[in-house]
Amino acid sequence: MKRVTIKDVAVMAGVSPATVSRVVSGDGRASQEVAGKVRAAADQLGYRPSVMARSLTQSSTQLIAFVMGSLQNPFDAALVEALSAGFYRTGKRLLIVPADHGDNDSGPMTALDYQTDGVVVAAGHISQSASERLARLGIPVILFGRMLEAPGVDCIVADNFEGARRAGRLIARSGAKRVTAVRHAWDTFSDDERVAGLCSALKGRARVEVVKTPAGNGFGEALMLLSGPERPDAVFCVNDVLAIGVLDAAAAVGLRVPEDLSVIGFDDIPMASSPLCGLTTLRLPVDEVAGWIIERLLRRLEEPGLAVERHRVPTPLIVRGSTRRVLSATVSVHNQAEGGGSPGRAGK
Amino acid sequence: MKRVTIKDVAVMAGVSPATVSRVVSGDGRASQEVAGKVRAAADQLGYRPSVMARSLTQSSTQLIAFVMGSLQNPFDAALVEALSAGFYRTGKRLLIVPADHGDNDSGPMTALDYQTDGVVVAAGHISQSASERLARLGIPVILFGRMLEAPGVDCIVADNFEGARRAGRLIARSGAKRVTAVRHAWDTFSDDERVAGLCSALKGRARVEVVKTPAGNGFGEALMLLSGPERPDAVFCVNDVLAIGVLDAAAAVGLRVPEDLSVIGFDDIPMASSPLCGLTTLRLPVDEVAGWIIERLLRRLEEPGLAVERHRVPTPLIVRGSTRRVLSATVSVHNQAEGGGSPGRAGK
DNA sequence: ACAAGTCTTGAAACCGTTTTCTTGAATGGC
DNA sequence: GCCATTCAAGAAAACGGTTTCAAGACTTGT
Repeated sequence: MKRVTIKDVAVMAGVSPATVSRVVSGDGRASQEVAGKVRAAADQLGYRPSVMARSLTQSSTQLIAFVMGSLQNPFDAALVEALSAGFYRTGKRLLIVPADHGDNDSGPMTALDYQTDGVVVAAGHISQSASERLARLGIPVILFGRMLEAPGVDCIVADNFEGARRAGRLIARSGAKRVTAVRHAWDTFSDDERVAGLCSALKGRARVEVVKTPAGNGFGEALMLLSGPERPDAVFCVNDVLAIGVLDAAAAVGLRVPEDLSVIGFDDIPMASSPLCGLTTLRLPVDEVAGWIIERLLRRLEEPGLAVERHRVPTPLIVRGSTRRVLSATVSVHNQAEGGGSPGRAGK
Repeated sequence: MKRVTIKDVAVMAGVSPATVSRVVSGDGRASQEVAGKVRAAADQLGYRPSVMARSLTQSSTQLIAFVMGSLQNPFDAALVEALSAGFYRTGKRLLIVPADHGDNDSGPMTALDYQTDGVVVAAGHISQSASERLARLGIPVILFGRMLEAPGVDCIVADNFEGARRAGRLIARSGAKRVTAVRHAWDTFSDDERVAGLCSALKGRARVEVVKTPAGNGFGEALMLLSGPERPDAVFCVNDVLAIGVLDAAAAVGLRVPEDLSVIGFDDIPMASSPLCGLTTLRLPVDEVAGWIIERLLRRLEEPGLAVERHRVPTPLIVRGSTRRVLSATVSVHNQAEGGGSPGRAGK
């Protein structure tokens, strides 16, 4: 079945294609009478303008490329959802581009193929040169999760260092002496900052060791870690998924949380606040992140010359049952629902 | 900065645009010498063909629209990831379309605006008429999670009824007498089938009550449910997220699982297998689902006239610690009818 | 009533690419 | 050596819109 084109509508309404275009796009002016006829014809034929064809003469495709890694982490999934919904409201659509695992920039370059209005890149899935090239071509690039010093490239990153430092101070006050930081096995901008923040707070107060885990929730590594002879009495994880893995492992080896072991995560995914976890964590507000990205991208589309902005999102410390109570007026306590904070069941 | 077009390359290489097109698309034949010059020019200029322009003359945009609801449920997030990665491998990109909450079909119709090669719709986010219209226009439509009797529309749905029936039989064997089924507050094809399957297995063996929960993990509702005077001794949830909510609530009110309460979910998300949850559930294999969708869509693009296929994905019962041990023979995955007769498929 | 201005509309050019049609050159058979 | 083939490459039309330009119809001021 043939596609309904502007010409079909024009013929039916007895006007020229140009007029149909004017009526449909709502831009140019047309007489009431003609507009009515055109709209009637368009409706009856079920006409829908082709974004593809339109994008040839106009600059905009209303497409935003989103370059992403895995969606295993609920935070990333929530970000996709928030971005997609937010952009949808402004008539834009999200084009999902899985980051290529090679370090080539074939992922981000999809933006060129599709003449995307903008590009949002999660984590570090773009090279400096690629982001600069896109920006130079007038395609706004917004990076999330990594600071990059590139002209025309806006960045938004969690306040990793400060957040982790607050976590470190809480751990220090809880009296822990052997602290482990769990991070990903691969290089990550955020992990670096978070571990650095933790160490900064713990310097001279506790011994901190760093372990790396491959993809997954790190349960196996956590098990090894907690069953060793020199097990830590506090664990800081670079995200909640890993922290829940540690919680799991603790339950599996019969450690009580927080009496024997304190656990702190990062992100505050929904699961973290469930009573079963009661995970103390640093909240990275996904709606705020998505909102900033959307707003920033739209602004830059209006004013291409805008000075770059590099935004740090504050990450409040959310104290729950996975860390020991400490006397301090500075930390807010959330979710007092859980009694001891330790899980009521130990596995199967 | 101006976009690099085929014309620029043509001028630089000293050939006509037509020749560049032939060389770049690799399709038509060109002499070694000319091809070399063209490729060199294209490389130097950083030329990338415009998919938009190409899609005007060719039919394909290499775009697949994915209409989805929320990504709160890890299963859906995993599906997006698997689809996006799978399609990417075949050179296609996923266009994310959040389903509109009104019952209008503005979401699916994005496929028309962008001349999408195909549409994948999660859950029920499309009307019968809209899917038929797309199919009639030659745009393959694949539905996941809902059976729809529409010409040209392929469907893939979990074997909800049989899966839930196996769960019901397990519950019956465990000796539970007061069973609660937890489902979503809104109408869902899958929920209907799952609850029906459960009831079918429990008929005459236990009293089953159905409760509905709004969006979220249903923790609040579960709390109410479990603290009442007539609390159930087994709960079946239409997905793992809700089941984990019940586990949480059980821990909060001090019920032991599975001694005091059996809990069964659906999907087998990663969290379900964590020792902390140890959730008995029905596995809906996301990779298999994504694989089927991708394969089916690609096949239909090659052979538009293909007869529709409506696929049921088997959902093996995964027994973990949230249900009491029963004799293993009774939970065989491939079991035939055993007592109770098998009613026809329950539709909506 | 006439000049000047405004409004509506159609014709045609254009966006970047593919594809058909043509042309011209090279090849091959005899 | 000549005619029939093959083949490479350019010209031009097409795809489905938008936009500029020009023309005609209508209003308005004097």
